[in-house]
Amino acid sequence: MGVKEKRAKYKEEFRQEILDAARDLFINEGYEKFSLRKLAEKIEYSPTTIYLYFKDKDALLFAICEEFAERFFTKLNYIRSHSKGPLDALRQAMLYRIEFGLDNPNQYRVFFFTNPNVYGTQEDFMTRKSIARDSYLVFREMVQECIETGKFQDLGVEVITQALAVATHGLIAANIFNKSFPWADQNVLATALVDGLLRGFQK
Amino acid sequence: MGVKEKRAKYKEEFRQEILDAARDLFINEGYEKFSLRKLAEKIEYSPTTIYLYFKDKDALLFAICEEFAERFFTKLNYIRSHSKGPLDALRQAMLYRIEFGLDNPNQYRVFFFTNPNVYGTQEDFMTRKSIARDSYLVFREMVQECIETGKFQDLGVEVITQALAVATHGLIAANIFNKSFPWADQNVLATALVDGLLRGFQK
DNA sequence: GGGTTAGCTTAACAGTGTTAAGTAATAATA
DNA sequence: TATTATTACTTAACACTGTTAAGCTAACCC
Repeated sequence: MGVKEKRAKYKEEFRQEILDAARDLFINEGYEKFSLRKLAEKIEYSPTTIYLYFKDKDALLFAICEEFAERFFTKLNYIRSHSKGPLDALRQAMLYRIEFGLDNPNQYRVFFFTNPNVYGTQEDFMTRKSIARDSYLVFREMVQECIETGKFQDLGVEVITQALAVATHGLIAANIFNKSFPWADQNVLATALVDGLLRGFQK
Repeated sequence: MGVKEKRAKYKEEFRQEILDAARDLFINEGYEKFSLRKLAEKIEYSPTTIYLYFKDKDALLFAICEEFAERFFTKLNYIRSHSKGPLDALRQAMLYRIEFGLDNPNQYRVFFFTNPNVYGTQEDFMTRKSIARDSYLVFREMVQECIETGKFQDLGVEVITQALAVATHGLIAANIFNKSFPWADQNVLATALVDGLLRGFQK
């Protein structure tokens, strides 16, 4: 192995090392308390070193979250192919989305509650490949399949998909930001919401 | 009027002056770009002066948002008393909530997307009087009235209320944080979501 | 007129993300 | 082998943020 390749390998390893430490810090400390300077201290390098491996703070957080998004995408596809028909698949997918959001609040927050968003401008999102986009597309296909069974109302794929998406989104949002509220049992609330919605959109 | 009362009056006026300037800056610049130092520059006083009128930044933001919450609460009650029955009232209330959130994204954000929350701990929220709590209680009463007509499923007031709340909440959240997404027309989406939900929770 | 106090400011602390310049070690080249 | 060039990292600094302690000045009270 040439010297250049060896260096590239070490560089990649170090990048991963930073990423591991960052994920650890991020998950344990939470979104607000995570800082590059704390991360630098943890890995025992100067803060500026991080910039040699990641463009900026956002890029680092994004890298952390992509790992989780990939896990989500994988299971989403698994659920899709292991279910009793389109409606059950959609239902499972929605419940899983909620579960994922509640289990990974910090990552979910980076993805969906940062402003300006990590995904760039209005048009970018649907054209540039990303796991977030792909997840949406898969989710939409699942809705489409339900529509094709003829059991859904004729509201358009996009509208139904987005209505289902924002509703589950809201449950997760509430759980992330409004813990100081006497919420009903999360499982009961989640199933009530999902089943209520699916019921409401059927003929 | 005594000197002391005069001073108290001026003090109150100045507080309102700061609040007006803060609201202006906050609405125009948005949540992230709002800072006490910019506010200080705007009102042509030193940053520390603000602390003589507001405990801290949160208290100031909270004061801004309470004004808006009061407007919301007033109209919520108006809608309740000017509607064709409980179900229509609930529907109008949900649509108004969405409209309000979309029209006042920055204030909505302070109320619902700050962490730790301005409302204090778990138990505090329902015991301490606040417009946010009162709004929730009125909303819940409206759901209760719908249940009493016998048209709703037997899922419990709390669960239905919260399911409706988080769903509309999610639509607003998406609009605040994910503008870079090709959303369907907001009116279409809002009515589809609200009507779908209400339909799904009925018998 | 002298002491008290209200109202405001200056200076500073402890943070944040980020950039420019500098240094030491290592590799490539003459 | 000696010199140059590159790599990897650090130090110092900038421009911000919220917040606190100490100090100053002018008005009020006795």
